[in-house]
Amino acid sequence: MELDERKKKILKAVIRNYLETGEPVGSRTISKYTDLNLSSATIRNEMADLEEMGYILQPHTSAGRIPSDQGYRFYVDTMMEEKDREFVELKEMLLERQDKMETLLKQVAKVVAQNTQYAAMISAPSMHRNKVKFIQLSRLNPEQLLAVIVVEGNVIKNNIIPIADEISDENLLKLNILLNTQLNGLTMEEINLGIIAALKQQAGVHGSLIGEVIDAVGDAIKADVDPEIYTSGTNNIFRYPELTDNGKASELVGTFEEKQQLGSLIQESLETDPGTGIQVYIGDEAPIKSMKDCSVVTATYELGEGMKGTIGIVGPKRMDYDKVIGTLRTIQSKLDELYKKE
Amino acid sequence: MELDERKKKILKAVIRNYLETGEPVGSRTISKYTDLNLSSATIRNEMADLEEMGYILQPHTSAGRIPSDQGYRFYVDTMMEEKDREFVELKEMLLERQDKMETLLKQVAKVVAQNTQYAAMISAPSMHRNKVKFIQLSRLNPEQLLAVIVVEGNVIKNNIIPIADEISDENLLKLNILLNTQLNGLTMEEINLGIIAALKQQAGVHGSLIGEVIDAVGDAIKADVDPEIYTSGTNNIFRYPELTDNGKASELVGTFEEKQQLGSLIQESLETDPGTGIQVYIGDEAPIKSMKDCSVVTATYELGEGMKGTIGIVGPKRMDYDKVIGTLRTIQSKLDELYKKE
DNA sequence: ATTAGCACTCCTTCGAGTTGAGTGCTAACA
DNA sequence: TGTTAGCACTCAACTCGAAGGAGTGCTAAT
Repeated sequence: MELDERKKKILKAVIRNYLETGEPVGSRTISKYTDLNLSSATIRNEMADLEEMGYILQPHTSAGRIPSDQGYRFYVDTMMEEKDREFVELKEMLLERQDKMETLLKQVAKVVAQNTQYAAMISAPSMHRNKVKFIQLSRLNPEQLLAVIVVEGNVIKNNIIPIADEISDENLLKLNILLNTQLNGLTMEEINLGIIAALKQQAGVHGSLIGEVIDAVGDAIKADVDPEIYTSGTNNIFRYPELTDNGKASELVGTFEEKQQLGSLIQESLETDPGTGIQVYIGDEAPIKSMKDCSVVTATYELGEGMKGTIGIVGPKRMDYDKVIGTLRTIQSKLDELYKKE
Repeated sequence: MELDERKKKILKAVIRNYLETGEPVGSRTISKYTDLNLSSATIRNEMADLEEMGYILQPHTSAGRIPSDQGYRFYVDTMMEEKDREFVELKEMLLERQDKMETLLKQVAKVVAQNTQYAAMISAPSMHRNKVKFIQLSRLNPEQLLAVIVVEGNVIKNNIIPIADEISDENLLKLNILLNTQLNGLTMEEINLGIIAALKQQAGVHGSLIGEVIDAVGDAIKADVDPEIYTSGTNNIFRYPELTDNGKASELVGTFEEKQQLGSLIQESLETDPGTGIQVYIGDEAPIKSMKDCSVVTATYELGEGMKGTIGIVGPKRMDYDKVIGTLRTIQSKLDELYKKE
């Protein structure tokens, strides 16, 4: 059986109504709510069909209907109408340029959480594709060197390197020149691929000491494989009883604190991005089991060449998809503008 | 009326029992639980006295007694017996030296939360008293300088400084020498006190440009006024219904996510540290209103000269104070050892 | 001073009864 | 043939009262 126009209208009405109220929707409500001018009895027949087809279901025999995961999926795929969101605060916040990436991300998460009333998370952009701009080794004291590496996007990495023997000014200078000529302009991804080993060979002479230092620089560059994740509005989940009943809240709060699990979700979202940059996971579709009663909407953002990160919104399945997606689109373009302005 | 020996014993028994079970304690239980060999009727008389004196209270007329805040306070102040805690994991974790302070702190928080089954937080040590060891300005490109500042304890701060006009190699070198000779060995606290202004005067010649740079370096040093706070085991609060009823969980989770509020608690704890390094806040005694049904135990730790931070444990009023304080003492000394080993 | 005994309180649990929203089905209607 | 009115039925949610039981306070005896 196919969904005819009328069934679609009814399904849409059921979902819309349920998103608003969170209560099972009865036939009488639909009969009045829509412009179909049908009696509740007719609606009941149609709803029975919709149930049979798997789009809606009844919590119990004498209750109204609520959307099934399949119903939500259909809604998100074919019936949604993005709401344009304008929020002034964000504009203002982003206009006063944040020098620290961290501060910026935290603020974005906060604004998103406040605007949507759901829980928000944001991952720092991964830097794998970013090029090394500047490397400098300095002597802190006879036993320690300080390595400073600046990467495109003005991200700075530091590493203190303990050294066994003292190093001469001359050698330090040589090493600086070597590192800069060899590594500048390469991406971290490329550097990971064995360039370090090649460099060590090339340095030859002072074997072990130089080797140590080069290794340490390599480590500093490679660090940050799993990017930082910031969250905000975790307590928004308490607005939705279906997420808080029966100890579910505990699991969710735990998931939000253990950034590691969120990382897998963000990874998944980056990998399967179909090009629109926005993805919706309904219930079990998300790879995190504690979110089986949630929907997750993720958006990939880009802060210039290769610096991709993900924003995620976690809420109940009956979240306001239209609004959430609108919000995320707005944020995406705002972050885009931000980079261009630099 | 004074607390005689017998009343103390009974009070202790009531509290101990309540800590274990979380249920109001009746006279019959006490009569069997203690070695006083008194009938329940006698206990009842004593308990009536204790209630009048404010140490215990009844949830309702025909229920047993539970400790009041005053009762807990008395227990903590005079009757507690610290339990020695040995946890192997921590030892192992700390033995493999963490190079990153952040990683270390996160792990400590996690271990504490897992061991106590309460929520844990830890603040990064404040660096106000730490001396500047090394300052370096480098030219990233014609419009940007990079300032790197290393502070005692091997904490590194960076700042990218945009400059209006190019700066000559010569001037950059002069500036480096100036900054190092003037600021090295001073604490950040001292630097805040107007040394920056004096420096600007002294530089004189190139007025505005140099001024800009010096200001930026000063900013970098002054940043981090409110130190980072890490939390773990927030979801442990769900183990205790008295913290989860009536939407209290939402508030608490919010507080734990908004690190800012926790900061005030940590501040308070640092300021009023009586010397033992450990403090207990029962109910309203903590300066955070969402914690009015909680007890908070804080411990000041020291990672060497002047680098003081705070660990906090948040749980229900009926927390196992003995165990918690034992745990914190152990952590304190472990962190202390750690520093000495460096 | 201590204790046994007893009446009393009040939370908790359970089941029965009531209510009301909503359904499915049938029969009538356009 | 699609739509609708009507009606019996279902079931969660709520209310109410009775029973149970833990624990108290008081009194009188030891």
